[in-house]
Amino acid sequence: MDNIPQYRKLYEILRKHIIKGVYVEGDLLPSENELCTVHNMTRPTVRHALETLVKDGLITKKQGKGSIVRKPSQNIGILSIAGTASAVGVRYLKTDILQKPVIKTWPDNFPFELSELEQESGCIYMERLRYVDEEPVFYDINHLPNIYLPRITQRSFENKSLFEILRKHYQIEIMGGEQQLKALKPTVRLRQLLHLKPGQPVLYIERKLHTNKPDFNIYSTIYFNSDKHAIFGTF
Amino acid sequence: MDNIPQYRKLYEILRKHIIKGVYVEGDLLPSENELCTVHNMTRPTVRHALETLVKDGLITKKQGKGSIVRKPSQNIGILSIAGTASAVGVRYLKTDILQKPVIKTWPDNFPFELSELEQESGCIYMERLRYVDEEPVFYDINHLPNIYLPRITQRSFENKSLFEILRKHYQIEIMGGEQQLKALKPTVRLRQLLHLKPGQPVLYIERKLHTNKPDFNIYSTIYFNSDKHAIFGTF
DNA sequence: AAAAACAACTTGTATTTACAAGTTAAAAAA
DNA sequence: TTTTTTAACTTGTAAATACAAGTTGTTTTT
Repeated sequence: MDNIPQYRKLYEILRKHIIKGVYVEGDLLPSENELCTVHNMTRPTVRHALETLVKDGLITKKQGKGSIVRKPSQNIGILSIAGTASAVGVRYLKTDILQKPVIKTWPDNFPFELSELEQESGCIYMERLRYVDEEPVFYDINHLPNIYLPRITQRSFENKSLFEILRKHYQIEIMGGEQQLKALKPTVRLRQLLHLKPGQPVLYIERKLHTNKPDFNIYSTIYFNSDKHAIFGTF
Repeated sequence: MDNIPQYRKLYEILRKHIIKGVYVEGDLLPSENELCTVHNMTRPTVRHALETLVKDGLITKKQGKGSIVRKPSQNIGILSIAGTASAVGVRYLKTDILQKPVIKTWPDNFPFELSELEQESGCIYMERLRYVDEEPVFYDINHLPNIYLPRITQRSFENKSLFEILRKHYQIEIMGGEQQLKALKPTVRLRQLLHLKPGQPVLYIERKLHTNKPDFNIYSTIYFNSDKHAIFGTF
């Protein structure tokens, strides 16, 4: 029917249930065999879905016991694959678009290597400022190759997740990525944007996100105010 | 024979080969079917091993192509599971023990919840300063529960990986973990220890590492000089 | 010579089956 | 009543098999 593998469907279902609170911290998910019968799949398939949830840090597994739902992170889990907005959980997250998507040439000294296709397609550039509980927390600069994305510069991004727009309108899924983290002394502009206190440093993240489309990677530079929040990750 | 699962053995073999340079960046690993015949396992087992290598960021896979060995990170991959020393790769890494392992009570305001067994066992405390290319880069504070570890306070840790000692002498394996990251303004002591330039912030990492022994977690607080290096991670 | 088709690889997904090992609660024995 | 044993769960590891789908180089056709 669909093109989406079965294990991925089950993953999406369970993920939604956990985030929406159908299960709460400490709850056991239905056993693997139950999930098999309910969703009409075999155990390896179910286990594949559960492994993905473990990788996301949404559950832990214990032999003999079951799959235990973890407490939603108090922090901001942008180390996980899901991307920024969806990983924050229930906390209120507002987004300001500082620079609407525009088509540019790739900057000189771009910190990542680009494929030929990416290089010759030019890039789409945008800047966002994201708030948690009305306080600015993320400032991010995004570069994406100008392929597969008709009319994206006309779209409204206000308070919408970039990743959700890519998925819904362009069938682009994030499959993984790599990143570097540093602590930096902020520039004057960053201090203003993120409402940084005097002397407060900024957490700098440089990410490359791989997608299901070959030669389509998302490059993000993130400046993070770690005064009240932290970056969280499991491994 | 052993207690170690087959997929883990293959993982260790391939991991060693990649780190030692048997394969270099861009090389293809033997195909899954080849690995099957060579190591006398079935494909699901081989694939399990390869998945673990992907999770570590040592290889990427491409359908129709094969398993591609990634370039050893120029940075310091302590986001990966392998622990600090083994993830740095070939770069020279020296370790100073600032505080030899001693038995203490758990500190008040310990940032993690402890199980009863951990709580009542007391903790082993140690501090290290680690150098890359003769420059101090990590300062880390470690707390481990005082179980399974006979005579550990008598051991020499100079230039040895804590994780290797735990594995070789106590059969303790790191199975995963969680962590938080922040950018902090360093204290005077940190500035001295890490040779921080004026105004240079420090990357702060708080980690809980799960092991194969129940109720045995390693708690580390790391201060990282991100002036010349960065923390690297895949997901 | 260039383009299209094909064959021989590769990894991705999925089923079925089996047993090992850890957990828990009920049943049996002391 | 307390302790021990057992049975019925749970997840972990592993084999054998099948087909789908992406990649690559060769062969065939145009």
